[in-house]
Amino acid sequence: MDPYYICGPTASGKSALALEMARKLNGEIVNADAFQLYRGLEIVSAAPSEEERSVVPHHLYGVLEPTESADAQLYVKLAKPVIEEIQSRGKTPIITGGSGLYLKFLTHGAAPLPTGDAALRAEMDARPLEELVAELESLDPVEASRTALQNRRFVSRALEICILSGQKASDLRDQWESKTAEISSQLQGFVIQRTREDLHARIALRTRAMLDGGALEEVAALSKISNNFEKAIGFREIRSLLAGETDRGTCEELINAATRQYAKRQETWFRREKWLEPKVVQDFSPL
RNA sequence: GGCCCGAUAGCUCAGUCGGUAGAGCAGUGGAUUGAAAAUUCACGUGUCGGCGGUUCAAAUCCGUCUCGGGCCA
Repeated sequence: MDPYYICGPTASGKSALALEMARKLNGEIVNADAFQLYRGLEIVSAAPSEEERSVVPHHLYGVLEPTESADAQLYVKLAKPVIEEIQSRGKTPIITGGSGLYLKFLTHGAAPLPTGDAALRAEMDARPLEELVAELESLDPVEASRTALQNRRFVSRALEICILSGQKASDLRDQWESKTAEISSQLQGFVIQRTREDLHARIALRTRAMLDGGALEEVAALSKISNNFEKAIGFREIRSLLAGETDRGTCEELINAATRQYAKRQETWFRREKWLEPKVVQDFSPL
């Protein structure tokens, strides 16, 4: 059976819908969330509960050690065999998650680009942005002209591709662009849509439940063994709560705000994936 | 009861010598092919607490009232 995709912003109810679809389509669930891949971050990343996992087989949850680092390429490498294995048993893979880039790689494939290099990145991070921009402009003016030059990440990545491959990033990326045209029409899936009011209410409920449900202990334990989760929403705020730098109320509101902003970015991303069928939900229901 | 300080965007606040107001945060929209829960761009009209007064002109000066906070009784 062809895979079925369930996307949507954080706290929109993807897990619940995935379970429903799994039952309907005789399926098994495959994670497409960057942080739910990690072991030990279950509470902060709002991974599916034990009960949910016992109903239907769930794959790719908690499969990475906290010290490992993931990227879109690695995700595809992990997901492809799992999906094929599910299909080989005559079941439908239900791919569920909110990491737009990871999903994009899975559905549309990767451009033939070199993998990121930690040492090179560290070196570039130490240089002024203007210098990186100037170097990119001289190595690959075409790529420079279509890159947001204020965005350090994007500039470094484009430069990294040129340096590592010895070719122009623009040429390599164009190769992928040309292959992507027909793929979308063969994909199927939902993107969950809720009103902002509804979504914000659900986010607030979830944050509260997270803080009451062991998130502090989780962050305390994790911060001893890895500094991989600085960018995880909730992690940094809770760590500063544990350090006594903020109070519980402020921590909760900071997590809510960061989560709302993330949800908005996800909506922007999925809006562009025209192949996703909108699934309008409005229930204010608890998680 | 008396005196002092405050009241400006959803929130925290700035606003020089009077020339009808602007930052941060929040919010909204966008970008986004190996860091993506990341990174990044754009968007600022609001009875300047109310009512009077002075002035060509008041958020700004004067009077008064209301609501906070503080000090003295």
